[in-house]
Amino acid sequence: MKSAIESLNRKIRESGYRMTKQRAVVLEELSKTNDHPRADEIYQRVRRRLPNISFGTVYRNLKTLKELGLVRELNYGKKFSRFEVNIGKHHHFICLGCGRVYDLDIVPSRKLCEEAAQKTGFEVADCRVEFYGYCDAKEKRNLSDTEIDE
Amino acid sequence: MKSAIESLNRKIRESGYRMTKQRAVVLEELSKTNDHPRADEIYQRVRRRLPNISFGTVYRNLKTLKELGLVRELNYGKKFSRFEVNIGKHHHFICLGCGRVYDLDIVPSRKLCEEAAQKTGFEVADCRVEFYGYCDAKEKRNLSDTEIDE
DNA sequence: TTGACAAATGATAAATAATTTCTATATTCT
DNA sequence: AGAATATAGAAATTATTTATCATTTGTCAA
Repeated sequence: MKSAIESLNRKIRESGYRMTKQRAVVLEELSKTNDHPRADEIYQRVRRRLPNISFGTVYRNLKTLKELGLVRELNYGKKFSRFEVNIGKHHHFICLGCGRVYDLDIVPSRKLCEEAAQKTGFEVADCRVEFYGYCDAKEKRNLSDTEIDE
Repeated sequence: MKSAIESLNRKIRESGYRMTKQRAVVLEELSKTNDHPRADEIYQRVRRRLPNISFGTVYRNLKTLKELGLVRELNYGKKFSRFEVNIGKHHHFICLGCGRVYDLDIVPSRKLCEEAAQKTGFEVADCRVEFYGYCDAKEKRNLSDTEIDE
């Protein structure tokens, strides 16, 4: 696992960036969860370890990590973004009740993309499948989480 | 076609709303296109027929029509909403180059939803499939259209 | 048709709130 | 150590969306 961090460090440095405590912790916190936190949730978590980190730093690092392809930004509704470490193609289940986002390792059929390409005549680069429903989590997240459009 | 408008009128009145020129034109403009305009685009189009209509009225009516289930609001990215008349289940192709949204009459396999329900153990109410790629439209829409996240 | 009341409009101002920017100071890496 | 990059803290931004309110319009009953 050490080599993973090493190669990560190398990648960051090669891009002209530096590996700071703040950047590392943002990435670590995002790596150890699969609950697709918002920027403010990431800020709260990182703050437990780096009490003086500022919101701007979290945003800046999320942006940087996104540029490096290490982090993905997800938008469900237009109020805020959610973030996840980039772990390749997968899809999501979004709870209409509490706003939680879950990973699914379902692989969408190639057929579907081909069908879309045929029908449109356009080049289809990507296909996202999102399932909506209600999860069984007991505690609701805070209100702003529930503001899923439609 | 007259009966369709009649039944629409009835539906609106039964809900305690009134059918105004402004409301009718907003719905008409949205009905005669399938290009998923933003609120400001709808405003521009409606203004060609009702030069004195205000932005607030367009927003108010989009909201009302959404409540009545006649209009759907779509969010790709968090900057603005797009609107379409509610014509039942269908999916979308989103151009990563110009931001245009196209309708697709592809029906996602029931299997996929069942698979998602099985994997999550949750009730899956809806499934949205979005295809991303590049369309062949010559003229680009204005810049704000291109701000598709990711 | 008319009148009355509630709902909708126009014009403008205000809110919303996530994200970005600013700047002096601190940290990283060679 | 030195140059470049990053940070903290706070303020600014951005543009969509909502609220306000006096005036107008739609609906319905008489």
